[in-house]
Amino acid sequence: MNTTAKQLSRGGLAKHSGVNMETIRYYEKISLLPEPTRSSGGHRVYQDRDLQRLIFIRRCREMGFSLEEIRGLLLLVDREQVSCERVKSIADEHLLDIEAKISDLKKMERTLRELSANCSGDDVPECPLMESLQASTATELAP
Amino acid sequence: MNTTAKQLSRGGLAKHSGVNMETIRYYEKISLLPEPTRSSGGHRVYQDRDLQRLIFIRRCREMGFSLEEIRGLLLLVDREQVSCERVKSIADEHLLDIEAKISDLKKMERTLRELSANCSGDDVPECPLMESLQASTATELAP
DNA sequence: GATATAACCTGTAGTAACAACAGGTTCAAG
DNA sequence: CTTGAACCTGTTGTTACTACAGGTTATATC
Repeated sequence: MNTTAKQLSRGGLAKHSGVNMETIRYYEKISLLPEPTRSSGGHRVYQDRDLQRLIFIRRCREMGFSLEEIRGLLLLVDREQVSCERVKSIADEHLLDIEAKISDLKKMERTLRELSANCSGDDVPECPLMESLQASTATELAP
Repeated sequence: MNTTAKQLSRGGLAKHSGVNMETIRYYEKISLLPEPTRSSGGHRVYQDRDLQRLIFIRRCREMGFSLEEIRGLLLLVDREQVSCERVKSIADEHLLDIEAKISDLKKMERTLRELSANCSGDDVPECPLMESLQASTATELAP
């Protein structure tokens, strides 16, 4: 078991976190990650806590949280004000977002699948799918 | 029934197409819409075909097509080279995109729902959801 | 015809979340 | 000590818009 404090370069941090190197710099720029210490030559030197934080960010991203939502969560951590109540409410609100997106996409899928089903796929210039998309639904020109 | 050729201002076009005024200007800029004729004073004057085209774009957007995909479809129209084969293949490829997105979102939803379920939502600083997100999954530091 | 004001004109900047340069410097291995 | 990989910086591009600011035209009303 390795319990020594690990020092990581940006590349090392990228590798161990699964986050792109450039993205790390970006997160620093928008203050999602703190500015790390530097080597004498100016290279970034990260600590284990930076890795933890970055992994947290990555996992939140994988859950579809926006960077601003993540910023909110990290703020709780930084202030040591994590409350289950608060976290759950952020998560549950985000779940509603996800559900809404799924439902939008499902609607698209259904519609497009129907349109596509009417379509022979032959090498002919008459395409019912195209015609459906072109069918006018302009608001009637009432003055 | 009104069969006179309709002339529309940009505002009118926006209204009848359901597309934002600024978006119309944007579509013109990226050559998705042709440059319309102008009034003597420089105001854009649209014809019925512009309305049709814009509605087509809007409906494609509602199906989740990207502007580049739409550009491809419009190119077929402009060249009068619409082929059912081509259109169906574009649509079916897009359907795969949609399905992939749905599946990603469903995975997020499942995971987040599980995490949230372990969470009491009480006003306490111990949050299993937060802990799950913070749990290290760093690649082991093997050289 | 005068006036008011709504609608339009232009170019530019901002949004989200990065990714990918270019052109230079430092680090680490041999 | 050399070399090449890794790092540094700032900048630009991506998608699909939206929202200004500061000026001009169209149109309705008097």
